Amino acid sequence: MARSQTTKKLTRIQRQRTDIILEAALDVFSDFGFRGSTIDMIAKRAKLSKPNILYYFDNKEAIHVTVLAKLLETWLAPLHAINEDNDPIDEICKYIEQKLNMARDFPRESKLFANEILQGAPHVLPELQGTLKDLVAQKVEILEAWSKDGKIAQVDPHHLFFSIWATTQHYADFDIQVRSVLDNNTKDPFDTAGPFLKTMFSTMLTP
Amino acid sequence: MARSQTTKKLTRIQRQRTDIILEAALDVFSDFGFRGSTIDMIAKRAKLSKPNILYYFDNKEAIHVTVLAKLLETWLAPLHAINEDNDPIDEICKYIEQKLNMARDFPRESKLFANEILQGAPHVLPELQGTLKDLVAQKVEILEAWSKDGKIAQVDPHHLFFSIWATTQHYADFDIQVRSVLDNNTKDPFDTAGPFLKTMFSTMLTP
DNA sequence: AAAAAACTTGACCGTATGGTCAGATATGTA
DNA sequence: TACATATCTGACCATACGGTCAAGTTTTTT
Repeated sequence: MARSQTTKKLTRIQRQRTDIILEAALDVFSDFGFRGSTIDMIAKRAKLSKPNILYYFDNKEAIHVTVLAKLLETWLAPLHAINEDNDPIDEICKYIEQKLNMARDFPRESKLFANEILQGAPHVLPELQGTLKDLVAQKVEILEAWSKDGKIAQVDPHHLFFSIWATTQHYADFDIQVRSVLDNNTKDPFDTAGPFLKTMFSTMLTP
Repeated sequence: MARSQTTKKLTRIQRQRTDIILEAALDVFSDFGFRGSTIDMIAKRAKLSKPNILYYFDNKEAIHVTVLAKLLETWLAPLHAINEDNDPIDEICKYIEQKLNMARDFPRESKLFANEILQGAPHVLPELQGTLKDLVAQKVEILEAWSKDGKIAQVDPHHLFFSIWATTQHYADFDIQVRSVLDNNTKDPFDTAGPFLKTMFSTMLTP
């Protein structure tokens, strides 16, 4: 009696298996997308039988939704951390660094998220229009305050966020393209991307 | 006798139908990805029967490959256009504008390409490592020459290209996220993105 | 006009996949 | 220990999908 659990109390095994399944699912979904992934693939990776997977999750979509929900939390954490009271340029640079580190350390999450958005965000649209929009609005206010106080140059705060997201996530999502274009003997792109991006955004934002 | 055509001469009908099929395929593939698309979907959109589609293309993958090949040409055109002899900042701004226009006017192409890269570029990896890499190398030389002559600031040319690609394509690929975050009553994001991006890159590149 | 070639399709096949189920096994509990 | 509950699985089902084929229709060629 685990499937479509309504009670809150989880057994030890439930917690273990659920974690294993979600980890395997993240692997598979980020590699093949939702439609390209099969429950059997997830089962194999999780070293569980297919019916066993379906004992813990109602269906394939339920797994996907759960993976996405978990991912979104992680994904928004750096944005939350932007603090009005610190030095503006430092805060933005810190944010860029954190986003870039996430692209490096959690490429599966980045790719899965990109995939979801590309398909029109069928599972997370409400989150985008709610949580994300509100959070961004809040941080946009901070940027506008900094702008008004002359602490940073006047730039469109929304587009600033879009650019930071785009440039940092690019190194995870388009990794294969980045590495194809670069010489094989050049350094890890992530190492040189950090200074480049920080320079770019600092230069633009310095009043 | 159209399937896996080896001769060059195409009949009127072959050209017509092939175009219709590729157009429908672009629609479908860009919406659902390769695995998420079915030949029936393409057939329906093209208003042809499934066997008829397979009369013109050997299989589903052949359609996909053809769509991608066509797309790549269009995709690289603006990069080709960068000219060493014009004003550097103007050239970069022109390139940004062209890439942004493509994101606006050919979002299906942008999304399909993004999808392909996300999945590890299974069908265009040789193109990336050949055509694209060579073309970029050539344009990188131009940037380095400009840099050396003091016409633009010293920045890593590869990362500059990555950033331009990332920021411009973002407005096509992540369109749903961009629009979710913005207020509904704000202007079309594409209109404000152009000036923002040109400012950002000009500021960084001005010596 | 007639033959040849190109084009089109309904019906069909094999496989992959999401999901079910009855029953077996392990785990916890009195 | 015995009972209950949770966990697990082989076998199975229905559907969707990629692809084939024989037979039909249309277009082009002679």
